[in-house]
Amino acid sequence: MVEISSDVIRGYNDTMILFILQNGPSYGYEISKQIRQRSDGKYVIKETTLYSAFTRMEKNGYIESFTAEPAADGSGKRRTYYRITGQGQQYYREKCEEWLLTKEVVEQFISKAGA
Amino acid sequence: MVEISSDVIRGYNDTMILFILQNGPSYGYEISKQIRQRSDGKYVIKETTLYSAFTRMEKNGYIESFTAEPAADGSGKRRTYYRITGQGQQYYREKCEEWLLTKEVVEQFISKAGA
DNA sequence: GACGATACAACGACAGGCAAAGGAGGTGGA
DNA sequence: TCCACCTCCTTTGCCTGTCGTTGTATCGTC
Repeated sequence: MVEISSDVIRGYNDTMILFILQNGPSYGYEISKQIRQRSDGKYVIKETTLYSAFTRMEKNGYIESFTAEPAADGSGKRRTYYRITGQGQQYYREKCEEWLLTKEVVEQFISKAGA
Repeated sequence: MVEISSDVIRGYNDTMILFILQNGPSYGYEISKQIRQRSDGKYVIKETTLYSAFTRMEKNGYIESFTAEPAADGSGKRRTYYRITGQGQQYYREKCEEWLLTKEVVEQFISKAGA
């Protein structure tokens, strides 16, 4: 079973989180589920990684947090939501460009399976 | 100017080095030049990164080193050459598989420029 | 003999990922 | 009612790969 190494993903966790946040504010647990689903179960972000990414990105101004109380009907729990900022959008775009370049470079050194 | 971040490449420097070594033994300076050329100048590996990768990979059994004295005609200098091992081949193959998987995952979170 | 290119190495700092652990509220079933 | 399990978040401290800095030495050539 091939697993995704943390080294590869390193630096792209932030990008994935920002991607999710482009569909509107969300919170830790939900984001983690979305990453799992969107990657077809191939990648499950660790909780500590996720929350330390929040801290880092908020400090860098890429995201903003706000607290949402439980709904009036009592459903749900108190949560910390995150919203992407303009800087976050910018950063995301840069990471996308960077990814394209990186991919190009790395693939010069990869031989396809079966070759 | 988009630059390749060390975070992205992290863990794939080894792979690139092993790729080069598949064409036969080589040494630091030469490998570094080949990486630069093959990536079309887009990626230049840092010397310290390169040599610490050698140490690590030799310890892990992925490469073997040997010293070559200057040629009899006096051309060239004393160098430490590296040769890929069977384990190194195996490791390289695994990294290639891993790369394909990782690429698939990351691209689920990347929006193409211009979109 | 000065200068740039070649060739290697030790050291320490840094950042991101993660294991381990803890804790509290919510939900559903036996 | 009680228990298990899910939701939701946080702290601490370690590990690993990268890289800035610095140092050393040889080679070619002008």
